[in-house]
Parts: sequence; structure tokens; C-alpha cells
Amino acid sequence: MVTNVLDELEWRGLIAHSTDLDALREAFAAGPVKFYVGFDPTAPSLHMGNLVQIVTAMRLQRTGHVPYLLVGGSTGMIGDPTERGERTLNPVETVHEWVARIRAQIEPFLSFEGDNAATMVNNYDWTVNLSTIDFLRDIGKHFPVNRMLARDVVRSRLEDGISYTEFSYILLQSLDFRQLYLDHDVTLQFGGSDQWGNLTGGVELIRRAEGGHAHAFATPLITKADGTKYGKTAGGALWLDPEMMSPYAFYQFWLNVEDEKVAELLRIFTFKTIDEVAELEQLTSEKPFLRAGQRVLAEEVTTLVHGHAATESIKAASAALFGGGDLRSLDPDTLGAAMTEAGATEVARIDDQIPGIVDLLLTAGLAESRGAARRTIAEGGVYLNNERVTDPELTPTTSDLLPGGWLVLRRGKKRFAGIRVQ
RNA sequence: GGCAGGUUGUCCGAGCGGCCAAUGGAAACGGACUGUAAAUCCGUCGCGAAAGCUACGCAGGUUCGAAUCCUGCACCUGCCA
Repeated sequence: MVTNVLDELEWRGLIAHSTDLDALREAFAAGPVKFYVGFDPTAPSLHMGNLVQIVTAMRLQRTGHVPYLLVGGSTGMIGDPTERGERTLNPVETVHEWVARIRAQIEPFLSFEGDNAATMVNNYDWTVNLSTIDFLRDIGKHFPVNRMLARDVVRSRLEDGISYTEFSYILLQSLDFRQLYLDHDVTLQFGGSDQWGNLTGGVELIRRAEGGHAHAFATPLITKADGTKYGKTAGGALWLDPEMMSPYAFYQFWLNVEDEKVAELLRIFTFKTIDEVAELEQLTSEKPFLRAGQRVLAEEVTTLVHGHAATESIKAASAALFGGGDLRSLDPDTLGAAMTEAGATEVARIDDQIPGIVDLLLTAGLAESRGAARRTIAEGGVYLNNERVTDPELTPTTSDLLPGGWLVLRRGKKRFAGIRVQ
């Protein structure tokens, strides 16, 4: 490795904030750096925002540095303050369950073997027996409340209220960094830009309490082209868990990314080189209709998260559904596989009759209520086997069935669902 | 503990006895244009085929009639102790 990994991180736009970059560059050049990144179990699955951290950890590990992956069994019980307001504490059993799930989710991304094997740690281990007195003497003493109050998140919460619990969160995360520094010589922590205060809290604690020198950087918040957050569309966050978001939906998300964001997302989420990204960027601006950047992005990120085989069947399914060809000409296997990817539901005939279109939309999950289904039909947004439905009383007949007994429902331009009639 | 103010649909936010399923904005959804993009324009946006039903923190009450008035409770904010 001729170039410093920090140069790559900078090129990829992964450094939104940082402590002394020159010092960090020297540290990287001097030899393997032990670094840590933490994930709090605030949900049963990680999401797109966490993926930034995972991929960044992979980049560092691939250049010889040593990852410590922390799943926050104790921080997850406290809750990082958010601008939206006080969190509801999750039951202890729930937190434990989520810790296990998230650990398992992270493991496949990193290597736990070799010279720079990754290590999984849980801050529950060193906080469970920590006494309040020790905590206040050893940790609390190093945190000036006036500085804590000045933090953006805290300031935004002073009006509406913030509990002492959430206010104290930064101490716990800083304590983690100190612990890993003491136990394992970990000298770098990174995280999302919303974590910046917590990151520097740890750096400062190490300096004040231990006289040590540590580094931190924050990755940028990923936003849509208009500056709003990703993940608020269609069903919430972009989950990595296939149970919570189907790999097909995951792939479709990346495929539909705005042109303006393709290059940025390729740099952040893929391992494409500077030349490859430049080429895709140019292709996107010259022949945007090819969606070349989006295709590579969707393929690579989906493969990373869900594997090669899943990605291949999703691509085949997408081609079948969006290819514009006649659905009847597809062979039953291809169609069946495509419908399974997009979301399939079985339905039984009643008195030898297939249920009406409104009921089918409802059972397929393409409409929230019968009224909404009717409304969407009236708006011209419902298609059966790629033909627009105009009559809400329409009842498909046997002659509408595609090979394999399928009915292909579509709502809007891109939401497909398969109905298999028994 | 006292006083004052607040709690409205996914979110923000009007309404302050009937004309309120509730103004407006955002989000979301559908259509047109295009490229499964963005922007723009148009439309929709509690449940129900309809009658009607359920909704304005919770529980009661006044009234022919309440989101709007009264009582109690819960929670939030501010001021005082």
C-alpha cells in the first residue's frame, strides 16, 4: 500500500469532522492502528447509516489496521439523546436480544482471523460492575457540565426537556473509548457525524485521565439530493436484515438513487476505485438513461449485504418485471422467481371465483384499505399483468392467469406483487 | 406544593358550541413528462359500496347538538415555593 488509507477516506468523502488529520495520517503510516466503532442496539437490525461505518471498518482492516467492533449492551440501555426528544427505554431482555442479532449481523463483513483479526466487544462487560462512586470520581470529574450543555443536541433539548440519563450518555461512550485504549491500545474511534460530540468526548477523556493521545473522525450524514434524510421514504429505514427489508426492495432502493448522488454513494458504499467511479460518473452524466452508476451501486451493495446468489436472482427478477416485455412470454420458473423476489402471496378461489381486484390489492399489501385501493384504481395507478385496471369491480378470470398460475399486480410505476391463485 | 399555559389527523399547525372528518403547510401516494432519476405540473390523502361508523390526551358531565363549555385524572412547559 503506497498511499495512506487516510487519503482514500478523504477521497471517498468519509471524513466530515476529525481531530488532527496529520497526526492520524502519521499514525496510519507508522503501523497497524487499532480502531473501534460502536453500534447501539436501538433496533433489531442495522441500517444504511450503520453500513457506512461497517464499510469504513472494512477499508481500514483491508489496509492492515485492526478493528474492534463494539455492540453497546450498556449504552443501548441508556440511549443517545436525539433532537426528536426523549427515548423510551427498551426492556433489558429486548436490548440483550438486539445485541445478539446485531453482533451476528456485523460478523460476516469483517475478518476475525489473521494478523489484524477483528475483535467483538460489548461495553456491558466493563460497565455492569462499575460503581456509581467510581464512575463519578474517575469519569464524571473530567466532564465540565458547561461544555456538555453547549453541545447541539443537548441545547436543542433544553427547551423540551432532557433526562439526566440521556444527558449522561456521552460519559458512557467516552468511557468505552478509554477502556479500549487501556485494555487494547485502541487509539482511533469513528462514527456518524451525529456522534461527533461523543467521539471527541472519548479523545478528551483519554487525554485528561490518562495523558494519552487518541484520534477520531466522523463520517458525513448521507442525505438525498435535496438535503433531506434517506430512509424516510416507503416504509422507513433501509434495513440490512432481509426479514425487515427484502433484498429485492434493498436492491431497488439503490437502483433508484438520484443521478446527483450516484458518484457520492459509489465512493462511500462500494470498493470501486477512483478511476472506476470517475468512469461511471461520466457515463451517468452523458447517458443517464443507462443508469450505469445505479446498476453498479445496487449490484455491489446488495452483493455485499445479501450475497452474490441473492443479487443475481434479484437482477433477473428486475429484468423480467421492468424489461417491458410480455409477461406471458416468460417461462414459469423465471416468472415465479421474479414474483418471489418482489413479494408473492397465495390466494384461494372461493366458489371457483378468483377474488376481485380490490381484495387482491389488499392481500398483496399494495393498498392500505379497500377505499384506498379503489381510489388508486380511479387514479389509474393499478395494473394487472401490466395492463391498467379501470374498473374497481374487476374480477380476474382463469384466462388472466400467467404461466404458473400467477397474476402480476402493480401499483404505480414500480411496486410489484405476485398473486398465485390456487 | 401553588399559579399560568399546553395536549388536534404521519409530522408541524389552525379551529374555541352547530356551516368540522376538522383551514393551511410538510411528508406520503397516484397521474403526466422522462430514464424504475431529479425538477415541474395535475390529482388523492380516517374506515365503509352506501347508510353510517370511529376520531381532536383519558374518563365522566352540561346541551337538541361539543375538538370547542364544566369536573376529575394523566403527561408536558414556564413562573413561584
